[in-house]
Amino acid sequence: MEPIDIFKALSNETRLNILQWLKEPEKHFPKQGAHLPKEVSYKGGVCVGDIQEKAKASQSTVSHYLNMMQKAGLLESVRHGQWTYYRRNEEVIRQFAEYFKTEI
Amino acid sequence: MEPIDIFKALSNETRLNILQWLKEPEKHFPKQGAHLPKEVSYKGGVCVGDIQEKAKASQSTVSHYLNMMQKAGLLESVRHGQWTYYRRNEEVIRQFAEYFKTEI
DNA sequence: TTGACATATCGAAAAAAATCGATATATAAT
DNA sequence: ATTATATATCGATTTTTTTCGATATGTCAA
Repeated sequence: MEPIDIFKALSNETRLNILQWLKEPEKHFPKQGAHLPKEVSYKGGVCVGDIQEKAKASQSTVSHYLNMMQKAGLLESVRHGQWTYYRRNEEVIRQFAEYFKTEI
Repeated sequence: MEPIDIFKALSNETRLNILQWLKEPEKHFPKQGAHLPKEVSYKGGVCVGDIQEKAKASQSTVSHYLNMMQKAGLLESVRHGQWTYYRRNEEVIRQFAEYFKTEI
């Protein structure tokens, strides 16, 4: 866990939004999951296209964002067919919150 | 409290270090306070020159850093004669930790 | 195997941040 | 008043980040 990478990842409004949206995917991506059975969809995260639509940035930008957040440890991804589902890595997020509280 | 500004301020190693140093000023700035009575020195924070020396960056850069961190709410400053003492704003830091834990 | 779609990667341009030396401002000491 | 010291601000350059369109890769369906 590299705190600096996490701070960097979250010092952008869109990326911060994405992380918050993924906290309650059913709420923020209601029409998602046309493609796959439900048990995969939400547990497995939200696909790039749905996130892109909500983020209102280009496909490449959003893909880049998600990759950056994953490298920072905030997200993890599962590939299912042609879709990549991103979801929060709650363990890292919890760790970081703890780090901030105790070390910062 | 603007979370994004706080994330930005801390997405730099030197600035993150400064915030941590100021958590235990006596430990990290042992020879400080040649100029002023002790009751002012530590309670009031650490002066820019001492921080600069430890940060190993130019005077203008460090001044800029401190200003940025203050605008983000992480630090507060007290002027005493020709010196400006910076110290942590524990209230904002605590608030931010709480924000992260509950909202992120 | 071809065509359609989802996502990732590449390369470049634009925007923002980092960083410094020089200078200004404020205070203190002589 | 002059000089010295601490910090802030300015202006410019370099570096990093943002952001996109174009293209590549991988997968599915016909």
